[in-house]
Amino acid sequence: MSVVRTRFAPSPTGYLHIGGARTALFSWAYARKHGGIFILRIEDTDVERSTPEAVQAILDGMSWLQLNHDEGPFYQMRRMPRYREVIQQLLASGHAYLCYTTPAELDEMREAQRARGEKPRYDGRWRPEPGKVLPAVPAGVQPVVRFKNPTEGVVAWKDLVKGQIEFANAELDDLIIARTDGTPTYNFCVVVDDWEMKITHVIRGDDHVNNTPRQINILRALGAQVPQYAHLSMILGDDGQKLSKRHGAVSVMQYDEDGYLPEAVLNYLARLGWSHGDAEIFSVEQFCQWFDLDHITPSAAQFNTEKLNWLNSHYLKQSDNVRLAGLVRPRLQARGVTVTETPVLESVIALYKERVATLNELADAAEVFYIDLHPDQELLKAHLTAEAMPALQEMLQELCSVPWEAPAIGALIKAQVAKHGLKMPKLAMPLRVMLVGQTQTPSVDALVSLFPREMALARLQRYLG
RNA sequence: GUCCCCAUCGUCUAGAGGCCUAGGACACCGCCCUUUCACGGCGAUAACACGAGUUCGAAUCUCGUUGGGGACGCCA
Repeated sequence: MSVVRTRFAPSPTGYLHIGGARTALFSWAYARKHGGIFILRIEDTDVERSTPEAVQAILDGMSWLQLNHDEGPFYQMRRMPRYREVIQQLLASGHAYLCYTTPAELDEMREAQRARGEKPRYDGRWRPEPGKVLPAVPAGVQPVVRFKNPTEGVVAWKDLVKGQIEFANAELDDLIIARTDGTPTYNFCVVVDDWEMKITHVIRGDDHVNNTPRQINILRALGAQVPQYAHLSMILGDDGQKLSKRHGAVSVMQYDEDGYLPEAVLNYLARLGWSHGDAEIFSVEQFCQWFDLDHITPSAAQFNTEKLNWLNSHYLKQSDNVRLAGLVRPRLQARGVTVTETPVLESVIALYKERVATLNELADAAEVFYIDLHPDQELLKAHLTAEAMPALQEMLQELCSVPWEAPAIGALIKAQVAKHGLKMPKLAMPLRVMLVGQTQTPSVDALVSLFPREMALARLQRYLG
């Protein structure tokens, strides 16, 4: 058994979207699982639409997810000489031929076919056959090269995800493998590359199912070994619609921006279309050990942000405070918030990471500790009641000398509650509002102790002094 | 239109003929915990698209219907 070699072959015409990321993840994991090689190949033969920015965006996305390749990135544009060589080889062996049909003629042909209710396809007018007289070569027309596809029989393969798939050769027309300017087309480059890069398992989106029989035919014409294919179904948006730019967060880097941890995104993506019994939460290492093609669902999957949120909050809770602080700090800086020595950001995070779903929510929670806070007037009015004022003012005095730690502060608050015959919220709520401008916070003693004493007193004195 | 693919709770899925009066997870609802809101714990509701067959027995196999998706480029 040869070494497993998989590849991820995006075309750099945009960012790495969530579907591409999952394809990359599965290809990568399959190689890891089998101790194989994962190759990154950039399919940039569409000069019009490919951009260096998109290449970078894909690289960035891959590296954020830590989907590291073992070979490449290979750029198809740099392999042009080799493609031309193989095209010549196919021409020489009679597996390909020149076609002088112009784009305008093709349009006309297809339109007529559609009008007749037929499948639009090249009619083979320049295809050489024994005894067939070809049209006269028109002057001034540069030819394309077409692959001479078999006309009879079927092309079949056992798809590792979808099972047996068959296409009648009669359904396939002679596709263009080189344009008038001599540049090779997608289906041809893929074949040459998969062949020469010795790809054993082609794992890709199922929008390529229709290309597969054509590619197999070319592979055969070349005398190349046909790899195994695994076609992954597509990922639908949260609304069940096809993923498109309208859905907003389609770039994986958007998830970074939105405050998701890469391990949460990876875990989520792994479970989208693949399963391992009841396992829901698992590490990348565990995933690589478990991953197989047998448990991939052949049907399309709808993206569910709520489940991603759940996973993200799980990983947030598990994460080290220092790491999280390193991720939250730049987010606060981006908002123009300067994170001071105190309150200690790591401590704020330790308290709040249990309650949020994203890093951005964590930043929201942390922000109020570092800004010049102006609580809402209505909130202040509602909670700084005449009933509570005496107790609050008394408490302010005692806070000047109480040992500065949550249990002592908590005891102090409880004592005041008892002494003044109040209910806990009567004191806790105004404290919350004065300290952070919110009524929903962690336990109030922990909240108070997060601040340096002087800072807490200052925030309280503005309303009690 | 033609070809190809798909079809289990709202969503992601388990399920490879009897283990299924269909399991897990997210979400939703309820209860508990509680110093507010969360977290956490417990519990409930909720699905095999439809119709024929094969079989002692079908969510699982076959065929058909319906519905959805994809492909039909000198794009990838």
